[in-house]
Amino acid sequence: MRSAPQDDLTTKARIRDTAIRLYARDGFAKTSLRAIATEAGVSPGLLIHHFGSAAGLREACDEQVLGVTTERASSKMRPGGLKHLMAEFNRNPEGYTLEMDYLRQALLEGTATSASLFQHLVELSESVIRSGIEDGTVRPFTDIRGVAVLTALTSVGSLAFGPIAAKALGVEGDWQSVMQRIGGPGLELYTHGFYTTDAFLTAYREATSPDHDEPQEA
Amino acid sequence: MRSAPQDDLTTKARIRDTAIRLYARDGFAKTSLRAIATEAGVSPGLLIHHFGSAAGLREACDEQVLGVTTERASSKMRPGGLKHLMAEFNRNPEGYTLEMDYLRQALLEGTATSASLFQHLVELSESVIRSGIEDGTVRPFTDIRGVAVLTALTSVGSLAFGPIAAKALGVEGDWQSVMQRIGGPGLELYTHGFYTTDAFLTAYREATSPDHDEPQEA
DNA sequence: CCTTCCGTTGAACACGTGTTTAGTATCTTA
DNA sequence: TAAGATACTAAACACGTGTTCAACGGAAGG
Repeated sequence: MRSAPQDDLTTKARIRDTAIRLYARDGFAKTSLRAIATEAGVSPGLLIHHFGSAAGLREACDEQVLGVTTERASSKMRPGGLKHLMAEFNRNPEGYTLEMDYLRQALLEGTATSASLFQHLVELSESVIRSGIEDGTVRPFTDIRGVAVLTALTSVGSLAFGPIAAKALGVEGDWQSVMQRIGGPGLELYTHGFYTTDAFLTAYREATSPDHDEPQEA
Repeated sequence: MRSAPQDDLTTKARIRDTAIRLYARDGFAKTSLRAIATEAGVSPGLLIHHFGSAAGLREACDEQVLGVTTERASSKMRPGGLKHLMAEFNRNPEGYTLEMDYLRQALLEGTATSASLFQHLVELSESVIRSGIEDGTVRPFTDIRGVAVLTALTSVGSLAFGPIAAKALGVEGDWQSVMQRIGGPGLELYTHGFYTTDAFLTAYREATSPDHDEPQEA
């Protein structure tokens, strides 16, 4: 047996990396083994020999991308929470495009991987909200889980449909520019709200619990 | 030539409707002509005979779904704006699931259709925001287009990833239940905001325009 | 040196896809 | 009623896919 770390420059790793690149660029359904093999400069049979099957290759790519992403995220998260991560992302967005595009395609595909990914994002949002409520920077929402899911939906929506939104904004096709353009309005919305009145909210609350009148604040 | 309206009960229309159903349920890539033909009880060649090709069938389905959806939306929108539409949707969500699921798949597929769909949604959001600002119910945002794109992203995100979000919420798999669960938190967020302080917003504004200090309010 | 393993290739196979073609029944119309 | 168009089917075709298999080369090890 050879030592594991120096294995990462072999042909097998090169195949995996080209597969990740093509998957991230064109999606999983539209990327064939032959396309990957041609791009990597090897024969189609070699992919099967190294990864067993197309599903095995896909699994290896998932593991790689999720591995480096969660490792990066957790290492960057430890000191200063989410802000350091976002700051680092804003500093060099290009360093994360490959993994982000891959996750985007996985999300759009809608398999079990994307479900667990979303689940993790919701848990992360919920913990951020709870700690924010504790130190008083976040409003004490009645349905914390619901808010967490809503923010997670906004996040994955921006990731998944960033390229489409870019056209609507007139910026370049990258979703990074969309994120930067959306940041300001999002913060404004999250600070001051959208409506100027609470008429809609009270109307909604009255409509949803019509039988017994309950006080507005818990 | 026969009159157009009575054509809608022929085998051709039945094929189109089953295609829409299967496309909405399983997505476009995973739905073959043979599956549609079997489900409709006809031979595969008949689909080609009626629609010319698989792309032609897809086109007919797009036209049908977009047609009835925009017609419904505009007819329901005329009297009372968005609220009547949402109220009607809340009254019977099942009546819209087929078209919504179809649009969801089209969105996830990421073709030109979904781009124009998103574009329309952004325009709609922007007009709603502008009229809201005019009558004073919506905050006068500095970047209206950005807020419109953000809300549109939240909408399509909820539509596209509703089934996944349902699992995270523990409700049934339908995205309608997610919508109903998200409505309350969303309204709360849009009324009172997310943060209790404007510290993050001011910090962001100072960080994005570092060279010259500008007043906080325009 | 010989053998044995491992990475690698090229050709082939089985399968599912969209599409074509020939042929048959059914319906319309003069 | 006769003729012609139309609806429809069954079988086949061409193509792209994932996968298998026999073979070849070179490196490792006894």
